[in-house]
Amino acid sequence: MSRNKYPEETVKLILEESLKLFIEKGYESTSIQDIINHLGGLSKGAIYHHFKSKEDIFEAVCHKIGEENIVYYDKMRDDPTKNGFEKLKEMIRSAYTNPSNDAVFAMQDKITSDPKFLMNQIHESYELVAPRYIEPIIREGMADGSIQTDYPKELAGVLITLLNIWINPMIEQSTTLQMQQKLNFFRVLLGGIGIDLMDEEIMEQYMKYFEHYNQLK
Amino acid sequence: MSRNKYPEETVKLILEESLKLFIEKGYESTSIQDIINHLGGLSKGAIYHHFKSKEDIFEAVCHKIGEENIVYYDKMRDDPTKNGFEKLKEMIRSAYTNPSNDAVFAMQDKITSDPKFLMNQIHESYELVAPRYIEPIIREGMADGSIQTDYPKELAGVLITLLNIWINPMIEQSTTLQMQQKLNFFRVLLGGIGIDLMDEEIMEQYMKYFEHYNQLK
DNA sequence: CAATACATACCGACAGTCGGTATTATAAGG
DNA sequence: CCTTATAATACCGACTGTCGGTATGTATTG
Repeated sequence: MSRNKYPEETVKLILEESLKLFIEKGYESTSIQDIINHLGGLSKGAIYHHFKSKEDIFEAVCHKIGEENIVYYDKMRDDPTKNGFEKLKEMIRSAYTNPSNDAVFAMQDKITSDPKFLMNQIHESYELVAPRYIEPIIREGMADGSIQTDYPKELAGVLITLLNIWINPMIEQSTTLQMQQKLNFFRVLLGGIGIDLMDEEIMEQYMKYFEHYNQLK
Repeated sequence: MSRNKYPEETVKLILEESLKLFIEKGYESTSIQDIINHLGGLSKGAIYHHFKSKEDIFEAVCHKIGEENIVYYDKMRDDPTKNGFEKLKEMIRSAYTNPSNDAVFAMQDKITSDPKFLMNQIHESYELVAPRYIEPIIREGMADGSIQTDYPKELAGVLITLLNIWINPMIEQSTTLQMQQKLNFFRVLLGGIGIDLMDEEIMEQYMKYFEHYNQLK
Protein backbone atom coordinates (compact mmCIF):
# COMPACT_ATOMS: atom_id res chain seq x y z
CA MET A 1 0.00 0.00 0.00
CA SER A 2 1.28 3.40 -0.85
CA ARG A 3 1.91 5.96 1.82
CA ASN A 4 -0.98 7.93 3.26
CA LYS A 5 -0.95 11.68 2.97
CA TYR A 6 -2.67 11.88 6.35
CA PRO A 7 -0.84 9.50 8.71
CA GLU A 8 -3.29 10.17 11.59
CA GLU A 9 -5.76 8.14 9.61
CA THR A 10 -3.37 5.22 9.58
CA VAL A 11 -2.86 5.57 13.33
CA LYS A 12 -6.59 5.72 13.82
CA LEU A 13 -7.09 2.64 11.68
CA ILE A 14 -4.49 0.68 13.63
CA LEU A 15 -6.07 1.66 16.95
CA GLU A 16 -9.58 0.84 15.82
CA GLU A 17 -8.73 -2.56 14.44
CA SER A 18 -6.54 -3.36 17.43
CA LEU A 19 -9.36 -2.49 19.81
CA LYS A 20 -11.76 -4.70 17.90
CA LEU A 21 -9.33 -7.60 18.05
CA PHE A 22 -8.44 -7.05 21.71
CA ILE A 23 -12.13 -7.14 22.52
CA GLU A 24 -12.74 -10.15 20.36
CA LYS A 25 -9.75 -12.30 21.28
CA GLY A 26 -8.06 -10.64 24.24
CA TYR A 27 -4.70 -8.88 24.26
CA GLU A 28 -2.39 -11.87 24.59
CA SER A 29 -4.00 -13.91 21.86
CA THR A 30 -4.09 -11.04 19.41
CA SER A 31 -0.85 -11.14 17.44
CA ILE A 32 0.71 -8.31 15.49
CA GLN A 33 0.07 -10.40 12.41
CA ASP A 34 -3.63 -10.54 13.30
CA ILE A 35 -3.69 -6.77 13.40
CA ILE A 36 -1.83 -6.53 10.08
CA ASN A 37 -4.35 -8.86 8.47
CA HIS A 38 -7.14 -6.44 9.40
CA LEU A 39 -5.35 -3.37 8.09
CA GLY A 40 -6.22 -3.77 4.42
CA GLY A 41 -2.78 -4.01 2.89
CA LEU A 42 -0.73 -2.18 5.49
CA SER A 43 2.33 -3.97 6.78
CA LYS A 44 4.35 -4.56 9.90
CA GLY A 45 6.53 -1.61 9.06
CA ALA A 46 3.53 0.68 9.22
CA ILE A 47 2.63 -0.52 12.69
CA TYR A 48 6.15 -0.24 14.04
CA HIS A 49 6.56 3.13 12.44
CA HIS A 50 3.67 4.53 14.48
CA PHE A 51 3.99 2.42 17.62
CA LYS A 52 7.09 1.19 19.33
CA SER A 53 5.64 -2.05 20.65
CA LYS A 54 2.49 -4.11 21.03
CA GLU A 55 2.25 -2.86 24.60
CA ASP A 56 2.38 0.66 23.20
CA ILE A 57 -0.64 -0.07 21.04
CA PHE A 58 -2.47 -1.39 24.07
CA GLU A 59 -1.73 1.75 26.04
CA ALA A 60 -2.81 3.97 23.17
CA VAL A 61 -6.06 2.04 22.87
CA CYS A 62 -6.71 2.40 26.61
CA HIS A 63 -5.75 6.06 26.52
CA LYS A 64 -8.19 6.71 23.72
CA ILE A 65 -11.03 5.11 25.65
CA GLY A 66 -9.94 6.98 28.77
CA GLU A 67 -10.01 10.30 26.95
CA GLU A 68 -13.61 9.83 25.90
CA ASN A 69 -14.51 9.21 29.51
CA ILE A 70 -12.57 12.20 30.74
CA VAL A 71 -14.53 14.58 28.55
CA TYR A 72 -17.66 13.13 30.11
CA TYR A 73 -16.25 13.31 33.64
CA ASP A 74 -15.01 16.87 33.25
CA LYS A 75 -18.42 18.04 32.18
CA MET A 76 -19.97 16.31 35.16
CA ARG A 77 -17.51 17.64 37.71
CA ASP A 78 -17.69 21.22 36.47
CA ASP A 79 -21.46 21.38 36.12
CA PRO A 80 -22.50 24.46 38.16
CA THR A 81 -26.16 23.48 38.36
CA LYS A 82 -25.55 20.49 40.65
CA ASN A 83 -24.30 20.24 44.21
CA GLY A 84 -21.66 17.73 45.33
CA PHE A 85 -24.10 15.02 46.29
CA GLU A 86 -25.92 15.18 42.98
CA LYS A 87 -22.63 15.08 41.09
CA LEU A 88 -21.49 12.07 43.07
CA LYS A 89 -24.70 10.33 42.15
CA GLU A 90 -24.01 11.13 38.52
CA MET A 91 -20.55 9.61 38.81
CA ILE A 92 -21.99 6.45 40.28
CA ARG A 93 -24.47 6.37 37.49
CA SER A 94 -21.67 6.76 34.96
CA ALA A 95 -20.61 3.20 35.65
CA TYR A 96 -23.24 2.17 33.15
CA THR A 97 -23.88 5.31 31.15
CA ASN A 98 -20.43 6.52 30.14
CA PRO A 99 -19.83 6.55 26.41
CA SER A 100 -17.15 3.90 26.01
CA ASN A 101 -19.01 1.60 28.33
CA ASP A 102 -19.79 -1.10 25.84
CA ALA A 103 -16.20 -1.28 24.66
CA VAL A 104 -14.79 -1.42 28.17
CA PHE A 105 -17.24 -4.03 29.26
CA ALA A 106 -16.79 -6.11 26.18
CA MET A 107 -13.10 -6.08 26.98
CA GLN A 108 -13.64 -7.04 30.56
CA ASP A 109 -15.40 -10.10 29.39
CA LYS A 110 -11.95 -11.43 28.62
CA ILE A 111 -10.84 -10.60 32.11
CA THR A 112 -10.14 -14.02 33.50
CA SER A 113 -8.13 -15.09 30.52
CA ASP A 114 -6.50 -11.75 29.97
CA PRO A 115 -6.21 -9.67 33.11
CA LYS A 116 -4.41 -6.76 31.46
CA PHE A 117 -7.61 -4.81 30.97
CA LEU A 118 -8.73 -5.21 34.55
CA MET A 119 -5.36 -4.12 35.88
CA ASN A 120 -5.43 -1.10 33.64
CA GLN A 121 -8.86 -0.15 34.87
CA ILE A 122 -7.96 -0.61 38.53
CA HIS A 123 -4.85 1.45 38.04
CA GLU A 124 -6.68 4.23 36.24
CA SER A 125 -9.41 4.23 38.85
CA TYR A 126 -6.96 4.80 41.69
CA GLU A 127 -4.59 7.11 39.86
CA LEU A 128 -7.03 9.19 37.87
CA VAL A 129 -10.75 8.80 38.44
CA ALA A 130 -10.70 8.72 42.25
CA PRO A 131 -8.30 11.61 42.95
CA ARG A 132 -9.31 13.88 40.05
CA TYR A 133 -13.06 13.36 40.01
CA ILE A 134 -14.65 11.40 42.85
CA GLU A 135 -12.68 12.95 45.69
CA PRO A 136 -13.03 16.59 44.49
CA ILE A 137 -16.75 16.04 44.06
CA ILE A 138 -17.01 14.64 47.59
CA ARG A 139 -15.07 17.64 48.92
CA GLU A 140 -17.44 19.92 47.07
CA GLY A 141 -20.30 18.13 48.74
CA MET A 142 -18.64 18.60 52.13
CA ALA A 143 -18.30 22.32 51.41
CA ASP A 144 -21.86 22.85 50.22
CA GLY A 145 -23.23 20.67 53.02
CA SER A 146 -24.71 17.96 50.80
CA ILE A 147 -22.25 15.26 51.92
CA GLN A 148 -21.08 14.59 55.48
CA THR A 149 -17.86 12.67 55.94
CA ASP A 150 -14.43 13.03 57.49
CA TYR A 151 -12.85 10.77 54.89
CA PRO A 152 -13.33 12.12 51.35
CA LYS A 153 -10.29 10.34 49.92
CA GLU A 154 -11.12 7.03 51.54
CA LEU A 155 -14.80 7.21 50.63
CA ALA A 156 -13.77 7.75 47.01
CA GLY A 157 -11.47 4.72 47.15
CA VAL A 158 -14.12 2.46 48.65
CA LEU A 159 -16.78 3.53 46.17
CA ILE A 160 -14.51 2.96 43.21
CA THR A 161 -13.30 -0.37 44.52
CA LEU A 162 -16.70 -1.83 45.30
CA LEU A 163 -18.31 -0.61 42.09
CA ASN A 164 -15.47 -1.64 39.82
CA ILE A 165 -14.64 -4.96 41.38
CA TRP A 166 -17.26 -6.35 43.70
CA ILE A 167 -20.38 -5.17 41.91
CA ASN A 168 -18.85 -5.64 38.44
CA PRO A 169 -20.85 -8.52 36.95
CA MET A 170 -17.89 -9.62 34.83
CA ILE A 171 -15.69 -10.38 37.80
CA GLU A 172 -18.02 -12.20 40.13
CA GLN A 173 -20.87 -13.82 38.24
CA SER A 174 -24.18 -13.20 39.94
CA THR A 175 -27.81 -14.10 39.48
CA THR A 176 -30.38 -11.33 39.37
CA LEU A 177 -31.24 -11.97 43.00
CA GLN A 178 -27.61 -11.93 44.11
CA MET A 179 -27.01 -8.65 42.30
CA GLN A 180 -30.09 -7.17 43.92
CA GLN A 181 -28.77 -8.25 47.32
CA LYS A 182 -25.38 -6.72 46.57
CA LEU A 183 -26.98 -3.41 45.73
CA ASN A 184 -29.20 -3.57 48.82
CA PHE A 185 -26.20 -4.18 51.04
CA PHE A 186 -24.21 -1.47 49.29
CA ARG A 187 -27.05 0.88 50.14
CA VAL A 188 -27.15 -0.23 53.76
CA LEU A 189 -23.39 0.08 54.03
CA LEU A 190 -23.36 3.64 52.74
CA GLY A 191 -26.45 4.46 54.79
CA GLY A 192 -24.50 3.40 57.87
CA ILE A 193 -22.16 6.36 57.41
CA GLY A 194 -24.96 8.74 56.53
CA ILE A 195 -24.70 8.67 52.76
CA ASP A 196 -27.77 7.74 50.78
CA LEU A 197 -26.37 7.45 47.29
CA MET A 198 -28.27 4.42 46.15
CA ASP A 199 -31.81 5.63 45.74
CA GLU A 200 -34.56 3.67 44.01
CA GLU A 201 -33.81 5.22 40.67
CA ILE A 202 -30.13 4.27 40.63
CA MET A 203 -30.86 0.79 41.94
CA GLU A 204 -33.37 0.22 39.18
CA GLN A 205 -31.05 1.52 36.49
CA TYR A 206 -28.24 -0.64 37.77
CA MET A 207 -30.41 -3.71 37.58
CA LYS A 208 -31.52 -2.77 34.09
CA TYR A 209 -27.92 -2.49 33.01
CA PHE A 210 -27.13 -5.78 34.71
CA GLU A 211 -29.89 -7.56 32.81
CA HIS A 212 -28.68 -5.94 29.63
CA TYR A 213 -25.19 -7.29 30.21
CA ASN A 214 -26.52 -10.74 31.01
CA GLN A 215 -28.25 -10.87 27.67
CA LEU A 216 -25.05 -9.97 25.83
CA LYS A 217 -23.40 -13.09 27.15
CA MET B 1 20.39 -36.71 34.58
CA SER B 2 19.18 -40.21 35.24
CA ARG B 3 15.55 -40.89 35.97
CA ASN B 4 14.25 -40.45 39.50
CA LYS B 5 12.74 -43.42 41.27
CA TYR B 6 10.33 -41.05 43.01
CA PRO B 7 8.89 -38.73 40.35
CA GLU B 8 6.96 -36.70 42.96
CA GLU B 9 10.31 -35.31 43.98
CA THR B 10 10.90 -34.11 40.45
CA VAL B 11 7.46 -32.53 40.35
CA LYS B 12 8.13 -30.89 43.69
CA LEU B 13 11.46 -29.57 42.46
CA ILE B 14 9.90 -28.11 39.34
CA LEU B 15 7.17 -26.41 41.37
CA GLU B 16 9.59 -25.03 43.93
CA GLU B 17 11.99 -23.58 41.41
CA SER B 18 9.15 -22.25 39.27
CA LEU B 19 7.63 -20.48 42.26
CA LYS B 20 10.97 -18.92 43.12
CA LEU B 21 11.38 -17.67 39.57
CA PHE B 22 7.78 -16.45 39.28
CA ILE B 23 8.29 -14.46 42.47
CA GLU B 24 11.64 -13.14 41.37
CA LYS B 25 10.87 -12.27 37.76
CA GLY B 26 7.13 -12.58 37.31
CA TYR B 27 5.28 -15.21 35.30
CA GLU B 28 5.61 -13.74 31.83
CA SER B 29 9.31 -13.06 32.03
CA THR B 30 10.14 -16.48 33.38
CA SER B 31 10.83 -18.76 30.43
CA ILE B 32 10.71 -22.53 30.41
CA GLN B 33 14.45 -22.38 29.76
CA ASP B 34 14.88 -20.32 32.94
CA ILE B 35 13.16 -23.05 34.90
CA ILE B 36 15.25 -25.75 33.22
CA ASN B 37 18.43 -23.90 34.17
CA HIS B 38 17.43 -24.09 37.83
CA LEU B 39 16.61 -27.77 37.76
CA GLY B 40 20.12 -29.12 38.13
CA GLY B 41 20.45 -31.10 34.93
CA LEU B 42 16.80 -31.87 34.23
CA SER B 43 15.58 -31.09 30.74
CA LYS B 44 12.63 -29.71 28.85
CA GLY B 45 11.33 -33.22 28.36
CA ALA B 46 11.12 -33.69 32.10
CA ILE B 47 9.00 -30.57 32.52
CA TYR B 48 6.64 -31.42 29.69
CA HIS B 49 6.35 -34.97 30.92
CA HIS B 50 4.93 -33.75 34.24
CA PHE B 51 3.11 -30.61 33.08
CA LYS B 52 1.25 -30.00 29.89
CA SER B 53 2.06 -26.29 29.60
CA LYS B 54 3.64 -23.32 31.30
CA GLU B 55 0.16 -22.23 32.34
CA ASP B 56 -0.28 -25.66 33.90
CA ILE B 57 2.80 -25.07 36.03
CA PHE B 58 1.41 -21.71 37.13
CA GLU B 59 -1.86 -23.28 38.18
CA ALA B 60 -0.09 -26.05 40.08
CA VAL B 61 2.05 -23.49 41.89
CA CYS B 62 -1.02 -21.46 42.87
CA HIS B 63 -2.87 -24.60 43.92
CA LYS B 64 0.00 -25.60 46.16
CA ILE B 65 0.02 -22.23 47.89
CA GLY B 66 -3.75 -22.32 48.16
CA GLU B 67 -3.64 -25.71 49.84
CA GLU B 68 -1.35 -24.45 52.56
CA ASN B 69 -3.79 -21.65 53.28
CA ILE B 70 -6.75 -23.98 53.31
CA VAL B 71 -5.27 -26.08 56.08
CA TYR B 72 -4.88 -22.88 58.06
CA TYR B 73 -8.40 -21.66 57.23
CA ASP B 74 -9.99 -25.01 58.04
CA LYS B 75 -8.44 -25.01 61.46
CA MET B 76 -9.69 -21.48 62.05
CA ARG B 77 -13.22 -22.11 60.88
CA ASP B 78 -13.62 -25.33 62.84
CA ASP B 79 -12.12 -24.06 66.09
CA PRO B 80 -14.79 -24.79 68.73
CA THR B 81 -13.31 -22.41 71.33
CA LYS B 82 -14.18 -19.25 69.39
CA ASN B 83 -17.50 -17.68 68.44
CA GLY B 84 -18.27 -16.37 64.97
CA PHE B 85 -17.12 -12.85 65.65
CA GLU B 86 -13.77 -13.97 67.03
CA LYS B 87 -13.27 -16.28 64.07
CA LEU B 88 -14.04 -13.49 61.66
CA LYS B 89 -11.45 -11.36 63.37
CA GLU B 90 -8.96 -14.17 62.97
CA MET B 91 -9.73 -14.36 59.26
CA ILE B 92 -9.15 -10.64 58.90
CA ARG B 93 -5.94 -11.03 60.78
CA SER B 94 -4.91 -13.86 58.46
CA ALA B 95 -4.35 -11.32 55.70
CA TYR B 96 -0.92 -10.80 57.21
CA THR B 97 -0.36 -13.93 59.30
CA ASN B 98 -1.21 -16.82 57.00
CA PRO B 99 1.67 -19.14 56.28
CA SER B 100 2.25 -18.55 52.59
CA ASN B 101 1.91 -14.83 53.09
CA ASP B 102 5.42 -13.88 52.19
CA ALA B 103 5.29 -15.88 48.98
CA VAL B 104 1.94 -14.45 47.92
CA PHE B 105 2.97 -10.92 48.69
CA ALA B 106 6.30 -11.24 47.03
CA MET B 107 4.38 -12.37 43.98
CA GLN B 108 1.97 -9.49 44.16
CA ASP B 109 4.86 -7.15 44.01
CA LYS B 110 4.94 -8.00 40.34
CA ILE B 111 1.26 -7.21 40.05
CA THR B 112 1.35 -4.22 37.77
CA SER B 113 3.70 -5.84 35.33
CA ASP B 114 2.18 -9.28 35.68
CA PRO B 115 -1.50 -9.22 36.62
CA LYS B 116 -1.91 -12.99 36.51
CA PHE B 117 -1.29 -13.34 40.20
CA LEU B 118 -3.78 -10.67 41.18
CA MET B 119 -6.47 -12.18 39.00
CA ASN B 120 -5.83 -15.56 40.49
CA GLN B 121 -6.16 -14.18 43.99
CA ILE B 122 -9.34 -12.25 43.22
CA HIS B 123 -10.85 -15.30 41.63
CA GLU B 124 -9.89 -17.57 44.52
CA SER B 125 -11.19 -15.04 47.02
CA TYR B 126 -14.63 -14.96 45.44
CA GLU B 127 -14.86 -18.62 44.52
CA LEU B 128 -13.27 -20.20 47.56
CA VAL B 129 -12.35 -18.05 50.53
CA ALA B 130 -15.55 -15.98 50.70
CA PRO B 131 -18.16 -18.73 50.26
CA ARG B 132 -16.33 -21.52 52.10
CA TYR B 133 -14.85 -19.60 54.99
CA ILE B 134 -15.87 -15.98 55.51
CA GLU B 135 -19.57 -16.42 54.85
CA PRO B 136 -19.98 -19.58 57.01
CA ILE B 137 -18.14 -17.85 59.82
CA ILE B 138 -20.43 -14.84 59.56
CA ARG B 139 -23.46 -17.14 59.59
CA GLU B 140 -22.09 -18.82 62.68
CA GLY B 141 -21.77 -15.39 64.26
CA MET B 142 -25.38 -14.64 63.35
CA ALA B 143 -26.45 -17.89 64.98
CA ASP B 144 -24.48 -17.43 68.18
CA GLY B 145 -25.44 -13.76 68.38
CA SER B 146 -21.95 -12.33 68.05
CA ILE B 147 -22.57 -10.77 64.61
CA GLN B 148 -25.70 -8.88 63.52
CA THR B 149 -26.34 -8.58 59.81
CA ASP B 150 -28.95 -9.46 57.21
CA TYR B 151 -26.33 -9.84 54.49
CA PRO B 152 -23.77 -12.52 55.37
CA LYS B 153 -22.82 -13.25 51.77
CA GLU B 154 -22.52 -9.60 50.81
CA LEU B 155 -20.60 -8.67 53.94
CA ALA B 156 -18.13 -11.43 53.11
CA GLY B 157 -17.74 -10.09 49.61
CA VAL B 158 -17.16 -6.53 50.72
CA LEU B 159 -14.65 -7.52 53.39
CA ILE B 160 -12.66 -9.63 50.95
CA THR B 161 -12.76 -6.99 48.24
CA LEU B 162 -11.67 -4.07 50.39
CA LEU B 163 -8.96 -6.00 52.19
CA ASN B 164 -7.54 -7.65 49.09
CA ILE B 165 -7.74 -4.71 46.72
CA TRP B 166 -8.24 -1.35 48.36
CA ILE B 167 -6.19 -1.88 51.50
CA ASN B 168 -3.58 -4.00 49.75
CA PRO B 169 -0.44 -1.84 49.80
CA MET B 170 0.83 -3.44 46.59
CA ILE B 171 -2.08 -2.22 44.51
CA GLU B 172 -2.50 1.34 45.64
CA GLN B 173 0.71 2.74 47.06
CA SER B 174 0.11 4.59 50.30
CA THR B 175 2.09 6.55 52.83
CA THR B 176 1.87 5.53 56.48
CA LEU B 177 -0.64 8.29 57.12
CA GLN B 178 -2.79 7.32 54.15
CA MET B 179 -2.85 3.70 55.25
CA GLN B 180 -3.82 4.77 58.75
CA GLN B 181 -6.66 6.81 57.30
CA LYS B 182 -7.80 3.86 55.20
CA LEU B 183 -7.94 1.64 58.26
CA ASN B 184 -9.76 4.34 60.24
CA PHE B 185 -12.37 4.71 57.55
CA PHE B 186 -12.68 0.95 57.19
CA ARG B 187 -13.45 0.87 60.92
CA VAL B 188 -16.00 3.66 60.64
CA LEU B 189 -17.62 1.98 57.65
CA LEU B 190 -18.03 -1.34 59.44
CA GLY B 191 -19.05 0.45 62.62
CA GLY B 192 -21.88 2.05 60.64
CA ILE B 193 -23.50 -1.35 60.18
CA GLY B 194 -22.81 -2.39 63.76
CA ILE B 195 -19.71 -4.46 63.24
CA ASP B 196 -16.62 -3.54 65.22
CA LEU B 197 -14.02 -5.78 63.63
CA MET B 198 -11.16 -3.34 63.54
CA ASP B 199 -10.14 -2.97 67.15
CA GLU B 200 -6.94 -1.28 68.31
CA GLU B 201 -5.02 -4.52 68.26
CA ILE B 202 -5.83 -5.41 64.65
CA MET B 203 -5.22 -1.84 63.52
CA GLU B 204 -1.82 -1.84 65.14
CA GLN B 205 -0.87 -5.21 63.70
CA TYR B 206 -1.99 -4.10 60.27
CA MET B 207 0.19 -1.03 60.46
CA LYS B 208 3.11 -3.11 61.65
CA TYR B 209 2.70 -5.41 58.68
CA PHE B 210 2.39 -2.41 56.39
CA GLU B 211 5.66 -0.95 57.64
CA HIS B 212 7.27 -4.34 57.28
CA TYR B 213 6.18 -4.52 53.66
CA ASN B 214 7.38 -0.99 52.99
CA GLN B 215 10.84 -1.93 54.17
CA LEU B 216 10.95 -4.92 51.85
CA LYS B 217 10.62 -2.66 48.86
C1' DC C 1 16.92 17.03 -0.77
C1' DA C 2 15.30 15.96 3.71
C1' DA C 3 11.90 13.93 6.35
C1' DT C 4 8.22 10.98 6.53
C1' DA C 5 5.44 6.68 5.57
C1' DC C 6 5.60 2.78 4.59
C1' DA C 7 7.43 -2.43 2.70
C1' DT C 8 10.11 -6.55 3.37
C1' DA C 9 13.48 -9.61 4.71
C1' DC C 10 15.18 -11.12 8.67
C1' DC C 11 16.42 -12.19 13.85
C1' DG C 12 16.44 -14.31 18.38
C1' DA C 13 13.47 -16.02 21.90
C1' DC C 14 9.78 -18.37 22.97
C1' DA C 15 6.37 -22.42 24.17
C1' DG C 16 5.56 -26.67 22.83
C1' DT C 17 6.44 -31.41 20.12
C1' DC C 18 8.32 -35.71 19.02
C1' DG C 19 11.19 -39.70 18.28
C1' DG C 20 14.13 -41.90 20.98
C1' DT C 21 16.54 -43.99 25.29
C1' DA C 22 17.31 -45.49 29.79
C1' DT C 23 15.32 -46.98 34.00
C1' DT C 24 11.83 -49.11 36.73
C1' DA C 25 7.63 -51.87 37.68
C1' DT C 26 5.02 -56.06 36.54
C1' DA C 27 4.48 -60.67 36.10
C1' DA C 28 5.03 -65.15 34.04
C1' DG C 29 7.92 -69.33 33.88
C1' DG C 30 11.23 -72.23 35.87
C1' DC D 1 12.62 -67.19 45.15
C1' DC D 2 15.01 -66.00 41.14
C1' DT D 3 15.26 -65.04 36.33
C1' DT D 4 13.68 -62.98 32.27
C1' DA D 5 10.46 -60.99 28.92
C1' DT D 6 7.39 -57.05 28.54
C1' DA D 7 5.34 -52.95 29.40
C1' DA D 8 5.12 -48.52 31.48
C1' DT D 9 7.33 -44.58 33.09
C1' DA D 10 10.93 -40.79 33.38
C1' DC D 11 13.54 -38.25 30.87
C1' DC D 12 16.53 -36.34 26.81
C1' DG D 13 17.37 -32.83 23.24
C1' DA D 14 16.91 -31.60 18.57
C1' DC D 15 13.41 -29.52 16.12
C1' DT D 16 9.15 -26.59 14.73
C1' DG D 17 6.13 -22.77 14.13
C1' DT D 18 4.98 -18.46 15.92
C1' DC D 19 5.82 -14.54 18.12
C1' DG D 20 7.43 -9.54 18.94
C1' DG D 21 10.70 -6.76 17.24
C1' DT D 22 14.59 -4.80 13.97
C1' DA D 23 17.31 -3.34 9.96
C1' DT D 24 17.31 -1.70 5.78
C1' DG D 25 15.44 -0.34 1.60
C1' DT D 26 12.07 2.54 -1.20
C1' DA D 27 8.63 5.60 -2.60
C1' DT D 28 6.17 9.84 -1.53
C1' DT D 29 5.55 14.34 0.39
C1' DG D 30 6.90 19.07 1.60
